[in-house]
Amino acid sequence: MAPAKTYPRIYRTTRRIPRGRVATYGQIAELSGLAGHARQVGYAMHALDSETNVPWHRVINAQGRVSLGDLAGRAQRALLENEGVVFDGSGKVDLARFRWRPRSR
DNA sequence: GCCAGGGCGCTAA
DNA sequence: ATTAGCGCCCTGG
Repeated sequence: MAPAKTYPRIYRTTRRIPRGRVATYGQIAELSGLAGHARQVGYAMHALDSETNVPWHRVINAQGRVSLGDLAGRAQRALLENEGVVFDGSGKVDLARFRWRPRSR
């Protein structure tokens, strides 16, 4: 069957995330018209290559935590901190403050 | 903080 | 065709 058109939508939505802001997988899914299928978003991120223009590091899970392991996790964290996003002692982001809010501004 | 279970779409074997 | 696994999310103990 024809390939899914899911990834392009996800990438498009992800690119809209402003610098210094983060979004959750579920949020991206919803904005991409894939409400409830957050898993696809995570999978799409993994499918990206190094030349991508998609800010995958701005996408984190619903707990405000980076879903990756140690290595990639701290790399992502470093990228976000470089943009002004703050992590607490547990390596979590305060979503109430840094979560991207589209259309509500 | 941890683990278990169900649900959704896609990929690899 | 089927199975299993995933950068998930939610609920519950």
